[in-house]
Amino acid sequence: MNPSPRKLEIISVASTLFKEKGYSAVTMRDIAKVMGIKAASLYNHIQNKEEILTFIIISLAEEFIDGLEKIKSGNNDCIYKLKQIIILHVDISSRNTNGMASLNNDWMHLKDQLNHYLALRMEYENSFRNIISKGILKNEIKNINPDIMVFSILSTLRSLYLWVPKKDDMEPTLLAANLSEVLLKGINK
Amino acid sequence: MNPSPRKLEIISVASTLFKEKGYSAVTMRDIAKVMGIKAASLYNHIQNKEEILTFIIISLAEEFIDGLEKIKSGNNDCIYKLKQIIILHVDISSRNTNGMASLNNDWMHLKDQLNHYLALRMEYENSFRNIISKGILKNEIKNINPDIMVFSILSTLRSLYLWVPKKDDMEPTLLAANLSEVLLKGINK
DNA sequence: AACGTAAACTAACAATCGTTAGTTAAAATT
DNA sequence: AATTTTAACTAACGATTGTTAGTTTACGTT
Repeated sequence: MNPSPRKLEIISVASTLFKEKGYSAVTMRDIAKVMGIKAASLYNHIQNKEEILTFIIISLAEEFIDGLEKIKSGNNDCIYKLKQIIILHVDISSRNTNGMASLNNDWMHLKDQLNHYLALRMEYENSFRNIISKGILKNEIKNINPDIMVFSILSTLRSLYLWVPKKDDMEPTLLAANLSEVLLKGINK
Repeated sequence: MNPSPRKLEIISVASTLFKEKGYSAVTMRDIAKVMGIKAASLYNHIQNKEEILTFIIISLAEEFIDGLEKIKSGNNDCIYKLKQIIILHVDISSRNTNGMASLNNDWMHLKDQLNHYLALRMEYENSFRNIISKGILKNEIKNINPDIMVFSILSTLRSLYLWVPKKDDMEPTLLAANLSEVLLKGINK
């Protein structure tokens, strides 16, 4: 069954607070206060605190997996695929600046779904690395340790949630274009 | 007065736990258990939980400020300064993989020293941006929005603490050299 | 008008939190 | 040898935590 509008409202409020203070520092009473209700009333809509975190993280992780799946399946060169990955991150991060904080910093507090999350993350990183490695073989990408390249690019993309809100005047497409230039070709003239 | 060895031991244990679960999720009893003593005994060495966090964060932040100050004062071109910044981050992050987690993720739980920390961070980012901007003027660096370049490079450098422990076989100097190549000149061949 | 449901409420639970007070035993200093 | 200091301990504190039980209120449906 789909989450009710009220449930989504709670999740949205929670993710805002989770971004500000982290999952552990946010109490059910904090969430309730912003909602304008009592903490006990939250339980008419959600099972427990963990369910909120799980929803935020897993739905985002699956959105990334689905996006990468489409990019992989395309018959394009590696540089083009990397540009599409950058667009994917800018897009998801711009629409979920709060939730991305939990995806990055609060995943270790998952319980039931922790292993599922870890599997999705490993799958994502492996696919990313495969694209880089293939690019090296096809002479599109420099022959440097692929792990370093994956780490470097992914670190920047994972931090977008912190940066996008400060630059909400900037078009996502322009941001993605500039990022592609910097990440793929560097800053040195 | 300098921190006693025992106090530094507590701070070291605490920073390990803070990296694993975040500051808020770590209890004084957690720290005590790893130390092999009772929670109340911790207070023979520290004032309170917050003092531990403050020490971890402020001493690291000041180490970065000091390092950047020396780099700025040198009479070198911008690209060289950026390479030195990369070395600075690799060095500090390699020696403090645990503390860097708190510097990145737990700073909002500071109280007395929160404003001090925020001032140091702003100072650091401004200096970083100035180096980039000067590089653009001197035609050493591409004429792209400097904020994007600062964000991109700094995001990667700030994530080093997560990545270095997984690659502890890799020489810091080699890591810094590879990172310089990727961050400054990109991955595209 | 009667009923059922959704969503709020009050009150309280056991568990855990950071921290303090007072005590004890060993080590260092006089 | 006597004394002080250090660093551990037990016990407990008031506050806060996530959560449950039972109740009330309003609203849509019969």
